[in-house]
Amino acid sequence: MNTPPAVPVLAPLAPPAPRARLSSDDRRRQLLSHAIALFSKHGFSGTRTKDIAAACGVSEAILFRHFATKEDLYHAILDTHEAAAGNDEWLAEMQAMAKRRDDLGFIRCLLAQILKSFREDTAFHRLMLYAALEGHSLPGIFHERMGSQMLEFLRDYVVLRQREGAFRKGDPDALVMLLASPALQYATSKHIYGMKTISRPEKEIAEEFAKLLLAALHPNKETSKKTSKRKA
Amino acid sequence: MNTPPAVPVLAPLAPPAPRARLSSDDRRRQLLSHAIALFSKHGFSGTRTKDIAAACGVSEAILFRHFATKEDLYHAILDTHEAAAGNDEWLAEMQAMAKRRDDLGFIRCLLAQILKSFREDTAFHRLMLYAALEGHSLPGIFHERMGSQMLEFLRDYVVLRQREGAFRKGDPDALVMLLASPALQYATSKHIYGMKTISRPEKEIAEEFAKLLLAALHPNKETSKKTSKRKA
DNA sequence: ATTATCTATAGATCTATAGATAATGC
DNA sequence: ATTATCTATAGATCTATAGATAATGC
Repeated sequence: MNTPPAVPVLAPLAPPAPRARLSSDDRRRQLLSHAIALFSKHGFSGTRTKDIAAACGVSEAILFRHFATKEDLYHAILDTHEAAAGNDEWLAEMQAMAKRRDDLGFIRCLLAQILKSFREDTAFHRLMLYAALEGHSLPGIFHERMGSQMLEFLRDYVVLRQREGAFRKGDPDALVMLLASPALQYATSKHIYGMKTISRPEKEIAEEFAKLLLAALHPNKETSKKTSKRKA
Repeated sequence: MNTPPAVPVLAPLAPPAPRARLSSDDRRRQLLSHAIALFSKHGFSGTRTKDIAAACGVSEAILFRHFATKEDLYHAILDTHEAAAGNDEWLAEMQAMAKRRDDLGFIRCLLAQILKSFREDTAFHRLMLYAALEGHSLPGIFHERMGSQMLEFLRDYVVLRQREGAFRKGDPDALVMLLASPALQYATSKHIYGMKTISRPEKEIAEEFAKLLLAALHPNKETSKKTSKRKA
């Protein structure tokens, strides 16, 4: 039996990565990144600053050097996080579908984007849900920033297609919610709550939803006998 | 401007009430009741045992006399809380609709129940969402207890109506999710996240959804020209 | 006599800061 | 020289308990 040095003076073998001095910006980014991961898992009050620092391999003092308070860190996440990853691309695709009046393609594209977003950016959506429940302002701003843009776009298309007689009459906001809700519900159950939902692959589910939604929106010949008393 | 007592408290909610020695059972009930309110507002880790005790006007020691740990209190909420308020009544109504093959009535009844549940038992649903996010077992058990019963019932009706040719073919689980999701999404946005959603009254929204969903489910004459290759 | 309740406090944990230290850039 | 980092710790807060006190039931 030998005696291993309890305190290595200059450890040639560094098991717990001894030094990794990052630039201020890089460290800040790293802190934000791990903070997002932890806040999304445990919520604001369920996350300890100690754990965030530990995830980055630094002391808490470092964290508080970059963010004066835990709240500041939380708000910084909002300002930083761009959930709009590949959003422009998607919006362009949607606009192309709209221009061709390809309703099925339009719906498919919408559903695919929702599912993709929850699948690939689960942490972000968990963060939003926590923030909404905890009453923080993130989801409000999120919806103003990128959500309302998308909602407005959807609404405009629905109104357009209603005017053209291709979509059933009714509150456009209700139609928009109908379009988005099955995918949102499915994605939330599966990716956020980790429920064992429908076992079939996402693509098939989306396709089912798309066909059903199209049927819901297309004016049915028989049920349109009574012109509703809606005001112009 | 808060205090929505989802479960009626026995004590007349008197903050500066000097003495109010309750029986063990009554105090326990009161603690559970206020705990539900607070956990539903702030989540498990966002709620302090001190605040629960204070809401009941007693010291923390009393709380820990009734529940050994904070976790125990949280689990006790699960065992206690019956979200099935007026659930049997509703199920009976649904079965009556089913017997008459009143699809529109069936859907209306479903949507009304979902909206009512979120409107009247907001705290419970917030609790479920928090628990799901925080990874506690409550929502799992909840779904096993009353959720799956309802889901099974819905699924059975969908399958039945598909066999009768009244509902479009396709994955029954997808149809069930389609039926429930707009109301769930709407109710969650409005009652849980407090968003300013569609401004019109709930009843009108529900009616819009019902009509649209019925259209989605009824097999369309024109689009059913190609018999799908689904196995029997 | 029983028991619901309180006061007081232990022990752990959590956010945040002060002051020292060591790696980097010039 | 600058600054990213650490150690150590203050001060607050939070869960939980011990022991004393007072209201109730018999």
